[in-house]
Amino acid sequence: MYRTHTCGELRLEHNGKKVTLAGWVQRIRKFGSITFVDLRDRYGITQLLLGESLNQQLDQQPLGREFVIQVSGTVTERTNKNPNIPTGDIEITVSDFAILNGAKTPPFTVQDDTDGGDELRMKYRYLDLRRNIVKQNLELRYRVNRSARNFLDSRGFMDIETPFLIKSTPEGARDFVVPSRMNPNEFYALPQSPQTFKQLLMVSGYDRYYQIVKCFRDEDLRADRQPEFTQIDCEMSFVEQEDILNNFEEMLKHIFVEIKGITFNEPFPRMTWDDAMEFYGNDKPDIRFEMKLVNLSETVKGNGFKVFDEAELVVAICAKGCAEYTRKQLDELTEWVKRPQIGMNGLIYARYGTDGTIKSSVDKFFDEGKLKTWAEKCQAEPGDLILVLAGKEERTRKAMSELRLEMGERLGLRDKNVFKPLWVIDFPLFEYAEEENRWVARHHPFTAPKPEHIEWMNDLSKYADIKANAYDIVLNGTEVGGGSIRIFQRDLQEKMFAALGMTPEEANHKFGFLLGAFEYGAPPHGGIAFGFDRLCSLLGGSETIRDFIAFPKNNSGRDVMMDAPSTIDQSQLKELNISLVQ
RNA sequence: GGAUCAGUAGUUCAGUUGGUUAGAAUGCCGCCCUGUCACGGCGGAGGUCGCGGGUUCGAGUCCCGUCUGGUCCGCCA
Repeated sequence: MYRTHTCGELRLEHNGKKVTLAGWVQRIRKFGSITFVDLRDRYGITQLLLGESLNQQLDQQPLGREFVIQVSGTVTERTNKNPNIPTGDIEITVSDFAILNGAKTPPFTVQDDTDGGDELRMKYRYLDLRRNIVKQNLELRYRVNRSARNFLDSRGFMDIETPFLIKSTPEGARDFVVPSRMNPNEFYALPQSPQTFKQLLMVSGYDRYYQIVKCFRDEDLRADRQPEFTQIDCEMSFVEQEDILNNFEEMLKHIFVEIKGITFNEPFPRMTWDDAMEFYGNDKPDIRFEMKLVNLSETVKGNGFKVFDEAELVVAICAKGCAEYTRKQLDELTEWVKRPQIGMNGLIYARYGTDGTIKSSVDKFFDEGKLKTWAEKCQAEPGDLILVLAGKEERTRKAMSELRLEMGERLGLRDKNVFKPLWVIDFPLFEYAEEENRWVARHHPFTAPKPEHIEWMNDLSKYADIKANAYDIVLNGTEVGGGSIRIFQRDLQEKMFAALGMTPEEANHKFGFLLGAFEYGAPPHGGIAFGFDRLCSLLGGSETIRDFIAFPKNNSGRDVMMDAPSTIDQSQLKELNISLVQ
């Protein structure tokens, strides 16, 4: 035994006890003939006191930061207590110490307020993980994991593993691909999700399945997107949409109580996709604040203002209490919407002064009476600021959605300690892909249309209107989960594949196993998958999921610690029957 | 594929209009210190200014290219 206790557990009640501890040297404070050492492990920090005789040993065997040492001694009440740490009432009066392993001076300080930048911390991630802050994030992740498992287990869900080496399917995201040595010139794909497997498990009668599982998508990354990420993947048989929403709403409530101590007494609000787009310009509205989008197209057209008259959409938001924004602030907002990522040509504003007068940047075209109708439409009151964007419908709506979020941010309306979940329901089944010149599945090709819309699948002109039994769970403007009721009949599934432009032969080649399974008694079923990393980052109050992953990849999909991906030997390539195009 | 920000001591950063020997803090090393806990005091070492090219009498500073990292758009559910 290297230790009798951890560095986090000794208290005053242990006073006088002989103990042995082992851990890392956090900090050394030397005072001539005595030395204090802070000893750290996963559980905490305990102060060591090395007296006069040991000090001489220190001269022979100097300690440094991050040395691994073992000490024996007596738990002693401190004369000067430190109220800032749990073990602050005691220290270990050391009688013996041994250096188990030395350490080079680390490239950054291993402490909460580290001096290390992101790049360095990622390269030395094993040192970064020693830091409290990072450790707390991983602990949170583990607790969320346990909480979800416990809930699902209590509801009779069964964890079943599904394979990672599967068949590549061109629908959806780009696949990561793995060559097969035993089957030259053929490739596996890593799963984008266990979607088809969990459906097959439903066919097999495992009517409540879950898995906390890695998924892989070879697309460009973001702060909240990694090439490999984790889902809480769930599927149920003999359920309707309502059953799934209720069950998993309860799961989230369970997690919130356990992890954050937050109780949601009311059901989560629900919003149709149509409403989300109209009032928030976005399929994942942040409903921590209102500031809804107001369509002014009909109100403002025909006043000789070209920008409005030629626009597909004129849309406004009302920023409460912002009438006093200075010209400089407004100019800055204008520059903000003109950034290439937003892509607007300009921003129109109207200040509704506290004295009741309205002044706009387009007074030339709109007198005060007309501006008053703007204000009415926007439910603006004296003291508010109306911001207006105009242009092509899709881009303008999107830009206004961004502007709304930006204004919410500036007004401090997006408190990360406030949690506002929202179900977005009734998603469209299809979406038109301009570049491919065809209809694609908005969710995925196994999503069932609403029963009353099934017959529209015979009418191309109705495709845009077909709604699906598909739903997303949105938390504070972030999509943390999504799912659907699935198709479980072969003929409807075939119809769906055909709608997506697949010939029967193609459909059979790609998904024959699923179509086949549907012929042997497939039950009605549906499910949902949660983005586990995102859920953890939201609960932990961070924007980046990397903080909640032990060994994450950077923006370019590289692991900078082990330096992956990398080239492989010619012999490996040969074995795989692969030659490189240089 | 595109936009944008950053790259200077081990680390985090400052560096004026292009001008003498590139600074600070922290870390590191040495000496002093018996109650610290971000200990303190004194002293010291430490630089390919990411890389390549250009403009100039002169470049950390300006220009072009390139690499690396962050954020975003496209992409992705």
